[in-house]
Amino acid sequence: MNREALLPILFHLFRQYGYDGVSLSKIAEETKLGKASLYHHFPGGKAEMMEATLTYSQHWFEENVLQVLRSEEETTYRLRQMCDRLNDLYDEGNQPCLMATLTTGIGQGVFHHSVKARLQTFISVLAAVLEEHGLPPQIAQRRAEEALITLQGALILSRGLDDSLPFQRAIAQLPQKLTQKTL
Amino acid sequence: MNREALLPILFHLFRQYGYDGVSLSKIAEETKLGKASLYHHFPGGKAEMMEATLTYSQHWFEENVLQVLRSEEETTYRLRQMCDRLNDLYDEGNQPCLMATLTTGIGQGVFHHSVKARLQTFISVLAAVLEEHGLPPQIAQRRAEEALITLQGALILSRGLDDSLPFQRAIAQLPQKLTQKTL
DNA sequence: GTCTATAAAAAGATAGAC
DNA sequence: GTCTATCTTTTTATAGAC
Repeated sequence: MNREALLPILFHLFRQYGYDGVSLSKIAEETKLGKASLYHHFPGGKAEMMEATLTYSQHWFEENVLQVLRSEEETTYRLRQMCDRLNDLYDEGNQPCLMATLTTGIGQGVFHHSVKARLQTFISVLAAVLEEHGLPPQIAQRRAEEALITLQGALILSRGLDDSLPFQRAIAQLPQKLTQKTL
Repeated sequence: MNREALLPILFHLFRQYGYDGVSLSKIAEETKLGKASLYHHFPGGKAEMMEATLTYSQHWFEENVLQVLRSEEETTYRLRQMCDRLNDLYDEGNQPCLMATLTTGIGQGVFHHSVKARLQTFISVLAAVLEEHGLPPQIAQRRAEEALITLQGALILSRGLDDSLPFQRAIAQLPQKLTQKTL
């Protein structure tokens, strides 16, 4: 077992239960490792596990969502691709967003900077695509923000209602909502 | 000091840090009571404190948000009133939603039923107002869901970006978005 | 109703053998 | 690289005095 193989498990636990909701015992149980083994891979303990998980999640996001948005394809195609990747990331609305999870709890203060940077990057890259599509810069920025609001809100609602349909509807409508001419 | 006076403090702590993120030491510190005193008011410990907080929050929501939605005023007036109350509840986007906080962490399983019921009630009461306003039942239901998505998402984004403007924009647009004729 | 003191359990972390 | 065992700290919870 190596650090790389642990990250998907940590990612799953942290986004599901939050930083405070995950104990080392739970991680040990889930990874089938002893606590001491976990400290071998992450000498900094839980905080380092969370840091590593953030980096892991960021890489995935960069290489999947942001990369397609920055590609040379048609703008509408890129937006649909983005939605497909987000649909994977959130398992069709059945898995929460790590960024949203980290806006609450103790980790809030510690990891806030990473969360803020990630959100800002996403908005700005998405807005660039919308500009390229022909929207005025200010509108593009607002639309990008509204897209994040819709994604995050739909995830919360789907989770709260224990029903993935709200998220599925939201993401299905997203490409059209982003590019429509009327406000 | 009595139970009633403790509830606003508990409410503040729980929605800010989540169930797992709040320790009895923190509560003791914030309320300026000893731990033993807390157990005098809440023999069931932290779980009972959370239960009481949920009830407290529910009462506030019933007597403020739901009551104006069920009033005899004009539909558009009721919707604007709702937004005013929600603006108070979330302190213009500076305070998170307890329901959203409870969709994560350990308390997730325990308090999920309350959260689900609250969301469903809100959607259904709001949809009734939109029907009364003249929207077809199915559209009204979807619009109500979209309103919750927008509210929750805007709160997450405002918190993540550490900027209350996204929430303020979202809630300002909400009455119009809910009642507009075009999809 | 609040306190001090204390107990019991869990979480976080480390030492050292294999 | 993983384990058992142990330790420290924190958290939850209770007993009993005032």
